[in-house]
Amino acid sequence: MAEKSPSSRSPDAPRPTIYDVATRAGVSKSLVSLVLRGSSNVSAERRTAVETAIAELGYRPSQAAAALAGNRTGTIGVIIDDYRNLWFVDFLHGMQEVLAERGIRVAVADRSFNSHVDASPLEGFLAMRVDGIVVASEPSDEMGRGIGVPAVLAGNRLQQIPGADIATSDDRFGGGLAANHLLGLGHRKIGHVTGGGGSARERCEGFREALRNAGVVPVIVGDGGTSEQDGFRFTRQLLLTHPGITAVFAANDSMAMGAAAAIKDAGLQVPRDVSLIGYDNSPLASSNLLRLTTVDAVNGEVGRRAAKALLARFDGGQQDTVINLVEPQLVVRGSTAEARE
Amino acid sequence: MAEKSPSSRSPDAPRPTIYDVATRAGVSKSLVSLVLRGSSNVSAERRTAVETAIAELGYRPSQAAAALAGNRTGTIGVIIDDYRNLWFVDFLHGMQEVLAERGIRVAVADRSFNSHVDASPLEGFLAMRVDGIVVASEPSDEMGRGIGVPAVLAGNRLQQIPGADIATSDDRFGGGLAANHLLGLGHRKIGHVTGGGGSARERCEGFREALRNAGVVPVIVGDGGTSEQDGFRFTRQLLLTHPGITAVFAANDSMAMGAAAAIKDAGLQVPRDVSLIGYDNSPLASSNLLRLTTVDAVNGEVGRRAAKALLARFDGGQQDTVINLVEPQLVVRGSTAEARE
DNA sequence: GTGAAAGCGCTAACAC
DNA sequence: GTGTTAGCGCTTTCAC
Repeated sequence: MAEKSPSSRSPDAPRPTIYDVATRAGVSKSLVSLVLRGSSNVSAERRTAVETAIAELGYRPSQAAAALAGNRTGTIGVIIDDYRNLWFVDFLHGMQEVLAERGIRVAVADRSFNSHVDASPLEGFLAMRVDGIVVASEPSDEMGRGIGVPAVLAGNRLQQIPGADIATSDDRFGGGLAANHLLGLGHRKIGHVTGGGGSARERCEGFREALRNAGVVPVIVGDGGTSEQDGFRFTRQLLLTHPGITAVFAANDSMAMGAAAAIKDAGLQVPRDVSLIGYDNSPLASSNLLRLTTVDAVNGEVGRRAAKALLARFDGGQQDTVINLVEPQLVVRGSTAEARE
Repeated sequence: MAEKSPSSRSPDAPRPTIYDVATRAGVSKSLVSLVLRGSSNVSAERRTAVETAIAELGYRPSQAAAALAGNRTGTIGVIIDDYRNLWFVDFLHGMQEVLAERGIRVAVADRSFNSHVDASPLEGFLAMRVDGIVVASEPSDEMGRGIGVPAVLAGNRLQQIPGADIATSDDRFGGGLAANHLLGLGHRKIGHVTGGGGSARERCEGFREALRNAGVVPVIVGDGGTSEQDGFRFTRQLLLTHPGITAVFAANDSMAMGAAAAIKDAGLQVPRDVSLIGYDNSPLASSNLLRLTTVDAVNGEVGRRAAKALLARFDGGQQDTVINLVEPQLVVRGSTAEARE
């Protein structure tokens, strides 16, 4: 009998099941299940027999069947705002780092994701029976009454979700970091281009407060938008109405890029005439074109904390919700300099 | 008896099943199943009864059970290279547009996704029993022998996957577009900063060919990298070794951003001294800082084609693989100008 | 139109 | 240690 390689299995042959593996290995199906789930109560011999059979058959356990029988999917759902907001990338890696030990999968959905099928990403995940949810976006109204499964809210602490833990970078602290950096360079006439979300508000608050302690009142502009275009528009306005400004803090790196354009268009130079500081430490910030001083939210750590909080709920079910605050870090590059005169 | 709102269901009460819905609506479970799947063979009366019961109970069908019983998940998996390569965003939207009519879900995974649990994103999707796969990245070795389910390869046509259709933007044509634009502006001394992947190679080929037809031979640099840093590094080198160059074509907008930095550092101006053209029409290109002339791959349309190809395989199972080529479009902004002298 | 019944491929008690 | 036995919550013939 010819050895059949897994990939040579004819396309419409039924997939091998745990039954087939058991037969081929000469054991029972529950023994196969045990091997699959890494039980220690299996003799080495039989274990290898099973593993060989699995390999020969090209067997892949059905997640659907496992989820149905086991009453858990081993997957947690992450709801993000927009794929273009890249902060979730580091966040996700942080999560995976700690989820690795438990073999838990992650599924990601943005707001418009599968909107043609599910009422919302949350609905989609709940139908999927995820074991937990991470809301890495502004919470939606439907979350107001809580989520039926363990949940943590990430990247935001202005809003709340009943019963959900929180893991976030301390944006308020980060705003202070930016302020103190500019202050330390001697700046006194300072503008801030802010955005709409909870993070932007926190950053703004922290920034204002730190400046206030030094007796400085910044000029603040913005109408909610957080794009490069918004940064451009408002910085231009800022420069027009307050020509004496020597430093600008943008609520994120994209807006800082827009600010850089406005500064350039005004015939000024960064950092000679105007110091510029962003937030996020995105690839934009490290680009050679901007070499932007910025604040790093350390999102990998935020992801680690979020995952740990979720695992704690899986295990223990502690009652009171905990707030994990991660301390951001200033990253100094070439876009800030001492104030002149 | 008090009306129980769905969300007031106590956290560890068992989820309502199709059984509970049937009982409450006074029908059989198969009738509920029919309503769920939108069958027309149900009287309006009973349909409303079922719908009411569903709403009252806060019932959500279990995808796991449906997948197991129905032998299909109604989900297709999309494998991308890296979340930071944003071309997949428009691509995904295009896919969803056509998948909407069929109520099919999409799941996304990047290369490192769940790497702690699955051997590869492909493995993960196969274990999940997706109904189809879209490979929106360079195919990996494991795909060399084909994928067990309907598949389409997107964004690439240099490599192949046995049995998989192809949907991609015509990168070669796009390269020609860039070349002809520069040629039309009178440029003759032209540099090209290229990258490693299949797309970059195609763009390069199309670019070279169009220039050759005009008797122009470009200076080509690059070593595989495609980041802003790579664009910076190689453009600097280009400018050093070939000071007479009046135009640069970068294989993507990120590299073009790096190129812009190098040009600026060399004391030159875009577009006065050097015209610059990118590829992708990313947010970078439309930024006020770059105002970059670029080539739009029209990825939304590529996504639509990919989804259609997959649906065709679901339905018909045509045998020969088809190649869908979408024609890119030139987007002229402020970074290109007539050659001087 | 509607209901009954037989699984889908697993996991988890439990008995051996 | 290993095998047996029930289901998990659906879809889907097939009768009625």
